[in-house]
Amino acid sequence: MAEQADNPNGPYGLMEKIVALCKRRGFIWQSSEIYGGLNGFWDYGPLGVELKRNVKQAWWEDTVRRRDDIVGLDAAIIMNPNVWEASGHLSGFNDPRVDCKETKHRYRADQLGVIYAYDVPEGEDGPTQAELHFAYVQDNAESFINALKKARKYAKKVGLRHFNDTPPTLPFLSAEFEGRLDYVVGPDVDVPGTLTEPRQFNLMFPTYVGALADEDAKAYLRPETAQGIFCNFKNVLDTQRLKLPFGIAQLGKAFRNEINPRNYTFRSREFEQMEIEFFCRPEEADQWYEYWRDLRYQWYVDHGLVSDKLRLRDHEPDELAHYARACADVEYAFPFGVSELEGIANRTDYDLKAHQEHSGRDMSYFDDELWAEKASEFAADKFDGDKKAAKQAAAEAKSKAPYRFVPHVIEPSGGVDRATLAFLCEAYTEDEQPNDKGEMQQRVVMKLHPRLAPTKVAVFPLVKRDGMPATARKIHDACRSAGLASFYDEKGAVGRRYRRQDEAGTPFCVTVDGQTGEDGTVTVRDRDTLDQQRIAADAVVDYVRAHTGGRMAEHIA
RNA sequence: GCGGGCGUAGCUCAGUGGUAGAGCGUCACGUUGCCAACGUGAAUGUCGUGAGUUCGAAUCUCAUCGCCCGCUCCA
Repeated sequence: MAEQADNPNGPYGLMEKIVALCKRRGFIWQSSEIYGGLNGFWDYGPLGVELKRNVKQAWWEDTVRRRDDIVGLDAAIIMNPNVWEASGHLSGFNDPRVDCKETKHRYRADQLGVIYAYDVPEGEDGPTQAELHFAYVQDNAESFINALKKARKYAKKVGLRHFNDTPPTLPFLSAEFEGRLDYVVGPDVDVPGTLTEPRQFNLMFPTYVGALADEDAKAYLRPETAQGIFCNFKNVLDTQRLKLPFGIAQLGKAFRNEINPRNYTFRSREFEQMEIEFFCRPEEADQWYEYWRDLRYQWYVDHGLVSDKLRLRDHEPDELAHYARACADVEYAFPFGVSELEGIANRTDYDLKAHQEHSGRDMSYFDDELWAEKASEFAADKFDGDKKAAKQAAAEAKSKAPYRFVPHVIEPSGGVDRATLAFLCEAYTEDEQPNDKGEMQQRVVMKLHPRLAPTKVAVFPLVKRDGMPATARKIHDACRSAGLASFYDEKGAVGRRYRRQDEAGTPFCVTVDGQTGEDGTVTVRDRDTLDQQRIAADAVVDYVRAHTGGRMAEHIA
C-alpha cells in the first residue's frame, strides 16, 4: 500500500479518487447537498453509516464492554455554560485576532504589546500621547527590539523628550489604542495603519436554551465530550462501586466552529468523538499514560492501519498545552498530509480541580482500602492512649494524600470521523485481476478490516434459475438472523456483482450454483485474494461470523 | 479570514454567445454456469444559486454558496 503515496496521479489525485468512490457507493455525502451544501458538515450514506457504526462499536466493545475498569456514559451535548468557563474553552475559544493588511500576518491580539510613545511638552504637567506607537509580539525578543528601534528612530525624528531605553509598554488590547489603530505601527511593517481591529474568533457554537433568545439563555454546543465525563465523575464514583484506577468512556457528537474546515471530513464543524478519561493515582499516571498511548496505537493497527502511514508521535515538551504533562498523537499519513487521529494526554488533575474550584463541589477520591490498611497507625495506643489526639490525627490524615486526593487523568481522545476516513484511505486499493478472458484489468477494492466492513457477506445465485435464487435467499436470511450484515443480489453477471462488492469492501461473497442442489455446498469468494472454496451451505453463518465478527486485538488481556 | 483555481447527468469530464454532449455507471428485456461479458432499448440536467449585459448566456459581468490548493488556524 505504501506505493500509493507515489501514485502517478499524485496524492491529491488519490484523495479525489477516494472521495469519488465514497460518493458513488454511498459512504459519505456533503450535508444538505441539494441546497449547495454547508461547509464543514457531512452525511454518512447507507454504507458509510454501517462503517462508522462498526468503528464506534469496535471501540465501545474494546474499551467498555470487554473491560472491568471502564464504564460508559452518554452526557448531554448542551451543558451549563459555566462548564466551559471552568474548562477554559470560553476564553480559549475567544482569542481575538489581528491581521496585518500589508504582510498578511495574523497575530493573537492578546499576545501583542505596544511601545507607548509619549511626550512631555514644556509647561504641561503630565505626559501627552504621541502620534505613533509601535506594536511587537510579546515573548519575542527580536520583535520587541525591532519595535524599539523603530520607536527610537521616531522619537528622534519628532523630538520626543524623556524617551529612553525603557519606554512604557501597554497591551495591544488597551483602551488607549481603541479606534486609534491608524497610529499603531505593526510588528513587521514600518508604516502605521496596517493592523485590522481585533476580531473575535469564536470557535464555540452558541445556542439559546428556552424560547426566548436573550443573553441570559445563551449556551453552547459542546466542543468536546470530555467535560461531560468530568462533570459526572462524582456521580459515577458514588454509584458504581469503582476503585481507582478506573475510566469513563463516551462516544458522541461535538461541535467546533472551525475557521477553515477542509480535507473532506477530516476537519468538520460537527464531528464525533470517542473519549476515555482514565482516573488514577498521581504516582501511577506516567505508567498509565504509556499504557494507553501504546494500547490506542495498537487498536488502529489491529483494525487495518498496518502500513507505515500510521505513526505514534510523542509531543515535544514545548508543544504541550499548559494542562498536559505528556501527550502523544496517533497520526496517519492521509493523501493530503500527516494528521492526528487521536491524542493521548496526561492531563494531571487539571480538569477535576478546575471543576472543583468553579462548581464548589468536592472532586476528591478517598482510598478506603489504603485507609483500612493504615488505620491501626492512628489507634489510641499509638498516641499514648490519648483518644482525642488519635482521632484528630486520623481526621487530619484522612483529609489529604495518600488517603484523599484529586485523581490524575489520562485522556485518550479520538475522532470517529477521522478514524473512519483513515480506514477508508488505507482500504482504497487498485490492483489488477484477470477478466473472464484472462486479460488483466484494473480493479478497485476497499480492503476494509472485516470487523469494520459495512457488509459482511453478499449472497448470490450464480444464475437466476434452477431454484438458485430461493436457496441463496435462504442463506441470506440465515445470515441476517444471525446478526450479520448480509446483502442479496441476483441481477446481472456474477462477475459484476463480485466487483461491486469489492468497492463496498464486502469481505466475502457466497454463491449458490448448480452443485449446491447436488451436495449442499456453496462457494465462498475472498475479497482480497479472489480465492474460492466450497463449504456447506449451512456452514456459511459460522464461517462468516468466524472471519468477521471477532476481535483481532489479542493484546487486550 | 487572505490569495489562486474550479463548479455541466449518479461518477469522470468535453462543450468560449446561437438546438445540452461523451465515456463509465444505473434500469429493463434477451443472452449469460464464477470475476467490471454481449446485444437491444431506456431513464437521468434548476449547466451550483441569484442578479445583470444581450435579440439570445453553460459561455461575458457582479454577488453569493460549495469544493480544491497555498497561507492562516488547530484551545
